[in-house]
Amino acid sequence: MNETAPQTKTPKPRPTKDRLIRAAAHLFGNRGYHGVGLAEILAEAQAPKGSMYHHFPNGKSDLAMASATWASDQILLLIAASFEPSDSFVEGATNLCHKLADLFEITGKWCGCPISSTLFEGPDNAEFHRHAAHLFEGWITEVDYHAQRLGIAKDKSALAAQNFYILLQGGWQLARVRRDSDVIRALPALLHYKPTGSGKTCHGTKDQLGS
Amino acid sequence: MNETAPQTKTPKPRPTKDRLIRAAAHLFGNRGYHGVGLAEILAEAQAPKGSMYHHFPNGKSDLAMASATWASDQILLLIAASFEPSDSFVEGATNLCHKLADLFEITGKWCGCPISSTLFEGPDNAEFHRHAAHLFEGWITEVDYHAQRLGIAKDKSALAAQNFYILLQGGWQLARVRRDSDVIRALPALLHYKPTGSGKTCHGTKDQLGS
DNA sequence: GCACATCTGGACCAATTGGTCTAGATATGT
DNA sequence: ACATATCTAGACCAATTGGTCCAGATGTGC
Repeated sequence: MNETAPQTKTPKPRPTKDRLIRAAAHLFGNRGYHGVGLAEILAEAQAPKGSMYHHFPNGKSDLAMASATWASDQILLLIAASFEPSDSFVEGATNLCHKLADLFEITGKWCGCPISSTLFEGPDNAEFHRHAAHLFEGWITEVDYHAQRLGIAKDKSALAAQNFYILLQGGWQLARVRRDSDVIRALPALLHYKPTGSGKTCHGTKDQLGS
Repeated sequence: MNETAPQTKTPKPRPTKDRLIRAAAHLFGNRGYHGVGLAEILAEAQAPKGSMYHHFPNGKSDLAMASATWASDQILLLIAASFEPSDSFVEGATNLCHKLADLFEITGKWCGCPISSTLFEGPDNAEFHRHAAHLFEGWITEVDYHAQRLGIAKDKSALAAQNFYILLQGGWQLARVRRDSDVIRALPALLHYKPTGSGKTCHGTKDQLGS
C-alpha cells in the first residue's frame, strides 16, 4: 500500500541501524541519555535487542555516540543550507535561526540540543566529553568557514562563529524554556545588539542584514 | 574531634534536609536528574533513605524541585552581589561573569546549569517545566531590575536582561565543553559585538560601557 | 517522669535497567 | 543447491532503580 509498510517486501525500507540511530537521537534529545531506556529506543525503532547489540556491540553508549554524530551532521547540513545561498554572514545566520525555529514549530517538539543532551548528561566518561567537544567544534568550524567566505576578516571570523554558537545554544535553551520560537528568530538581532540604546543601530552602512 | 563530626553532639551541624538539597543540587548539576540515583545522593548527604522520604514525601522529584530552587537562589545571590556594587549594567554583567568563571576554576567542577540539568533532563513532567521556567524568569527579572536601576531605558532593559541570559547560558555551555572559563570571561564583550567588522564600534555616543 | 511529634536507620520490594547469549531467519556468493 | 556471513528475535540475567514501611532513636513540652 503506502510506502511506509515494510512488511516482507522491500528488504530495506530503512536499515535497522538507521532506525536505531534516529530513534535514539530523537529520544535522547528530549530526555537525555539516562532518561531513556533501551526498551523505549527499541520500541520506537521497532528493533529487537539482538539487532542493536549486533550493530552497536558496546550497547547504549555506542548508540549514543552514533546518534550524536548523526544529529550533529544534520545540524551541519542545516548550517550549510543556510549560509551557502546567502550573501552575508548575518543573512546566513538569520536563515539558520529561521530554519531552526520553523523546525520547532512544525514538529512541535521542543527538544534540546541533541549533542549535549546525549553526551553531556551521559556518563561523565571522557570519551563522551571529547566526542561532544569535537562535534561542537565542527559546528563552529563550519560557521567560521562561511564567515570567511562571506567577507568577515580572518582574524574575526572565528570569534564571530563562536559568538553565534553561544547565541544559538543560549537562545535554543531559552526558546525551549518558553516554548517560544521567536526567541530564536530574534537571535540575529543580537549579533549587533548594544545595551546602551541609541535607537538606530550603527547608523552607518548596511545596518541590518548587511550584505 | 574536628567540627565536621556530628556524632551525638551538635544536634544540627547542618540539618539533614539541607544536606540532601545540597548533595542533590551538586550531583544533578553534574549528571542530570536521571543520571544520579538516590543511593548516590544519600551517600553524599550521609542520610538514610528514611530521612529523605520524611523531608520529601514525593521522593526524588520533590528533592529535585527543592534543590533546583536552592541552586537558583544561589545564582540570584550571585547576580545581586555582582550588580549591586556596580555603576553600569555592563560592569555588573562583567562582575557576574568573572565570579562565575572564578567559581569554575576554583572548584574545578564543570557542572552544568543546575536548573536545566535537574528539571529539563528530568521527567518531561509539566510541573518540572513550569518550575524551571519560573526560576529562569526569576533570573531575568532580577537582571532586568538591575538594568533599570543602572540606567537602561525601561523599554530596553527586559531585552538586555534576556540577551544577557542567553549569552550566559550559551557561554556556560561552551565553557563546559572546552573546560575553559575564559569563554565566560569574554562574554561581556559580546554585549556589543558586531560581526560586520568596522574596527571602532558604533562611533556614536558612549559606545562602550554606557551608563 | 511521661507523652508527644519529629526524625532516623535500614530491611524489604516490585519494576526496570543495561547487557548476554544463542537458535534461527535471511541474504549473498558460487 | 549449498555454504557463509549477516542480521533478527527474544528468553534470560544480575544489578540497580525509586519507593514503602516501621521499629526505634531522638528530641520537646509538660
